Amino acid sequence: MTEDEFSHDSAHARPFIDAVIGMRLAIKQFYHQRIRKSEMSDLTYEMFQVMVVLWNKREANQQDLANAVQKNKASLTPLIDNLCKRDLVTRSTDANDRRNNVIRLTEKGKLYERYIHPIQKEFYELLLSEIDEEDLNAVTRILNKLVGRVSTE
Amino acid sequence: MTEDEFSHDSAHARPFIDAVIGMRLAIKQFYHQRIRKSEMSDLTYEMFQVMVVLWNKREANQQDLANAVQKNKASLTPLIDNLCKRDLVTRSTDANDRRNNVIRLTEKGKLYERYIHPIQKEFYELLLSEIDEEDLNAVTRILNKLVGRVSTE
DNA sequence: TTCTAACAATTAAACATTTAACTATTACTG
DNA sequence: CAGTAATAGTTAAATGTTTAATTGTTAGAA
Repeated sequence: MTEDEFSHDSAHARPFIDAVIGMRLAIKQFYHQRIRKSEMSDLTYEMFQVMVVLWNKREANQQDLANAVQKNKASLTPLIDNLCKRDLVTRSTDANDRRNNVIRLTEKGKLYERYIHPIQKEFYELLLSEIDEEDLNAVTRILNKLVGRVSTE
Repeated sequence: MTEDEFSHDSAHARPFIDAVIGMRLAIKQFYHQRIRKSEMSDLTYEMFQVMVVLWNKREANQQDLANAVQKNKASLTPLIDNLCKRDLVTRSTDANDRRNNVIRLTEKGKLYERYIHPIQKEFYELLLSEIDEEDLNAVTRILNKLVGRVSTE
């Protein structure tokens, strides 16, 4: 194997990596644009991710939130600061375990939930306008499989 | 359709989105860990991405670099600042068009290229240890297809 | 019971990202 | 040629991310 072949071979993951990075960016930009044009326009995409978890679970500690949105605990502190500042959530110390904060939706935060469905529906239909559901599920499965493999290294 | 069914339906993209986010995070963490343990340990993953483009193209203007790594022009300014600070690249005004800067590798920057191949090779082999090459290429194609569709909206 | 280990959240420092506005430069139009 | 439009890069302000260290709290072991 010559040096050209070696370097060519080792770059075979590049198209895949670029595709993943591109997909994530496209998702973020899609949602960001829709959020900005909705009644939730004071939310960033990152805050929105946290809110989605809370709309589903109603309340959670910060560690669980961090896990759910796949972010670092330390990143959650300013994110939740900003959500509190916008009166969308409250943060209180968990009486049963004072290492934990409980994050809950405010009434304002609960109202925002109604704006999420049309955006999610639009996104999902956009995906299905391009590929069929079987392929979408297959890609999801394969990605999760790869995550599992890469994460253990 | 009841409200439960409506909200359930509109969240069908969620597993896919989570998988994409997880995959990107896994890629970043994989490379970051390997870079930190290599001779390139003064590089962040983001700087590494820029360097990869330069190792391939030898020199580029900032706009092309930004496009290649799928980042915002404004993000490139501090990134390249930091690469210059580490004496890995130089930045000079393009004599043919003074709106452009030309970014070039230094000798030190060129030396770093030798450390990239083992990492890329390891990552690629990791992927192929979990799925076959056909599936990897199929996922790549589908993601790029979806990016194209989502980006035009 | 005491001590150690583990855990949640925060902090500091460095790095990164986005938007909008700006400046200097170049291209294009009339 | 003059004026307008477009472009590359920078800046400011706000937001976000990571690592390591820290503090306070709880769990577990002896």
